[in-house]
Amino acid sequence: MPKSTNRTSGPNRTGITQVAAHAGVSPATVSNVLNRPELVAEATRTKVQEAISELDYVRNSFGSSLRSGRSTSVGLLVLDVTNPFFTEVARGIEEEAAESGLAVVLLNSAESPERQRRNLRLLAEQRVAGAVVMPVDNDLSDLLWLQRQGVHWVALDRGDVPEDVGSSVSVDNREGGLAAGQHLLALGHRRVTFLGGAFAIEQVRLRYEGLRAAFDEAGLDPDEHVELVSLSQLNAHQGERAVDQVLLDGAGRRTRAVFCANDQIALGFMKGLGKRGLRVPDDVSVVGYDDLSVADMVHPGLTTVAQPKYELGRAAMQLLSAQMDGSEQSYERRIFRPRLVMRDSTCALRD
Amino acid sequence: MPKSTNRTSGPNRTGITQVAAHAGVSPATVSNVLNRPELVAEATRTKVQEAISELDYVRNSFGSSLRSGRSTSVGLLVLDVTNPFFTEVARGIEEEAAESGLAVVLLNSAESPERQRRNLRLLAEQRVAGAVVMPVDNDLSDLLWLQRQGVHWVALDRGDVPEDVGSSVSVDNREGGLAAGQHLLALGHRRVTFLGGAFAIEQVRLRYEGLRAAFDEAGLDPDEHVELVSLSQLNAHQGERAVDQVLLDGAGRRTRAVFCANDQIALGFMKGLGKRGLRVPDDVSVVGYDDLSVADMVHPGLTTVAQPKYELGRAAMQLLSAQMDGSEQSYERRIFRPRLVMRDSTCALRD
DNA sequence: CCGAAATCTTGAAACGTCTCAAACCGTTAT
DNA sequence: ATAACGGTTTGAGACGTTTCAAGATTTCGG
Repeated sequence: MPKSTNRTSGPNRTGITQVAAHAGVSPATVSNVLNRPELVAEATRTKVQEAISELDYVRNSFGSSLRSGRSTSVGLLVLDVTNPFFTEVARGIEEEAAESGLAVVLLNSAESPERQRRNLRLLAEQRVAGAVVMPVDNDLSDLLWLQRQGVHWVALDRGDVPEDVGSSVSVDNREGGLAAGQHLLALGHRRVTFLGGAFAIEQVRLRYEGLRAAFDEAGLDPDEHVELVSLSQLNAHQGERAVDQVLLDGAGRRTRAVFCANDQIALGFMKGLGKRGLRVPDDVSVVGYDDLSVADMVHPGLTTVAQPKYELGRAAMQLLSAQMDGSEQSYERRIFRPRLVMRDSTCALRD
Repeated sequence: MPKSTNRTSGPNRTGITQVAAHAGVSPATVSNVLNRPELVAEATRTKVQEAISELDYVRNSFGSSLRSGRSTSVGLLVLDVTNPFFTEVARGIEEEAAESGLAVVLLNSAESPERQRRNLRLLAEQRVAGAVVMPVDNDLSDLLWLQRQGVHWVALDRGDVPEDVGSSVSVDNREGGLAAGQHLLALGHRRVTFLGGAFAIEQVRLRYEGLRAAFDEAGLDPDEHVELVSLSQLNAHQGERAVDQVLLDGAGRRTRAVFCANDQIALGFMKGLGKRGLRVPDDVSVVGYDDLSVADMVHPGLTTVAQPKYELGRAAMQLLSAQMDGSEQSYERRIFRPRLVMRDSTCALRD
């Protein structure tokens, strides 16, 4: 026995028809007032609008979308809702979407290909107008399927989507690594350890390559001056655990500069150093990656490579909108430049 | 001239009807296979299922929801997509929703009542089955409007929703403050500063009250032993700026213990101490609130009051489901208990 | 004051699915 | 042989909106 407040199930919930009756016009006119008010005479328009607010009418998007074929929501498929990097991106997307009156359907693939697949299917069922997705891997077949279903998409944080297949928005990870390397070189460091070599992740590999490139450009052989320490997972805990392994390089020399694959590792590493009584940056310089908001909350402030996260989200949504509006498909690959943010976790090498 | 890949606009996109034709049955049967397979004879069922996969059919949720009156998505209205507290909650909600095959529509009210209002309206238009909302203020009228529109909701992080009006899920902030206070008292501290008195925010006021209650219970007059420092905003920057103001209490004595309204303030405060060469916990003990993941990444590890964020999200979604399924409206108020996590930012008072 | 043009309104047909009562069919009980 | 029955299938509306051709009304030049 449903309570009377639940109007969903009521037999004649107020719809366009009720409004029309109340205003003494036809349903078509009400629809026009809602969608193309300029077609309706001033007098009728206000009459209808009054009826709308009197009856507290709310458009039913199901009927609307079904008939018009236009959806009013877009999907956002992230790898990990919890990751601060993504949330900042999400803010950009949400904001841009809100401006177009679009609702964002949030789905989490939790790094799992099956979940990604299931979620993309859900988006297809929901007939979203488009989707911003951070793919779990290089396999684009699911995305192509989505495309065949008539759903536009933009890949986020993956620079390797062929430009004739789809749009993508990303940040140049190699350049980020380069910037970090150059910074440390400028401070006089000649040996740097890269902490976080999980090269299954494209982004991380590129950061490492950028670091090496910096040494190359400076006329120093990377194989000799860049040490690599691998981590099973890219989190703070692993970063902390690695301290002893990192502190002496292959030749038994004391490590004075570390470039971490992300900020979380860097924080963990700094914590480990702190526990051992070592000081940052005096004993060891540390550079992170991402510029999470906490990078600026800790002491010492973490020098790190910032990604324009918010902009990334906005851009993705803009590309998506363009694709949704335009009758002509035109894909675009937008690559942002990272930016080194200097704080207090790095200093000139002196002994 | 739309490209042929866009099947949305095609005149006869594959629907239930095409599948039916292909399988040599009626549309009604296909619908049954999809929704009540047990009604359909084995042979027919497989025949239909083959047709479905051959044609790569995907259900159109607009048609489905329009006819059945059932929606397959729920709304999630947060105060700030960026806040790590909310993202953890979001994960709980997303996960619970995914298990029921529901999609989560994410909206951000960015602490603005107007945006909350606009977003609730959007949810009503989308005819979501229900919504989890973190209200921006005490004004429930928008939520009541939503209810009248037939959308169920659960309030999150607000314990003050009357139980005959709607369900709510929250954490007992007073108890959290109490726990923090008891912890500091047990360590021998007799004077504590509460940093972050923005009492417009209910949650913060309760934490402060809890702290005072701890002193009261210990037979110490709160007015005399608890100092209050107000902040214009509850972020790290304000926390750092407040250091000098906090360091000496009203009577010119050195402050030895600080309880911060949230972890971000605590981190900023610790940073400020670090810059002045003061050590945590030796010079000042610091307690935070929230147990953000970074609390365990910094050095020293931050002692803080943890909220069961993930559980909070799950519980909210469960209550919502119950409300959506049950024909009988029954509201519930679920209050979780916070938990003090002891790390290394607090220690016994010694001089 | 006429007719045509411009402006406004509307009837009726979709959109894709679900639902329900009715139809169908092969069995079994009478 | 007939009736009744359980198990399957289906025809024919809805659901609430948009759309578009066509109808109704007003405006305006001549």
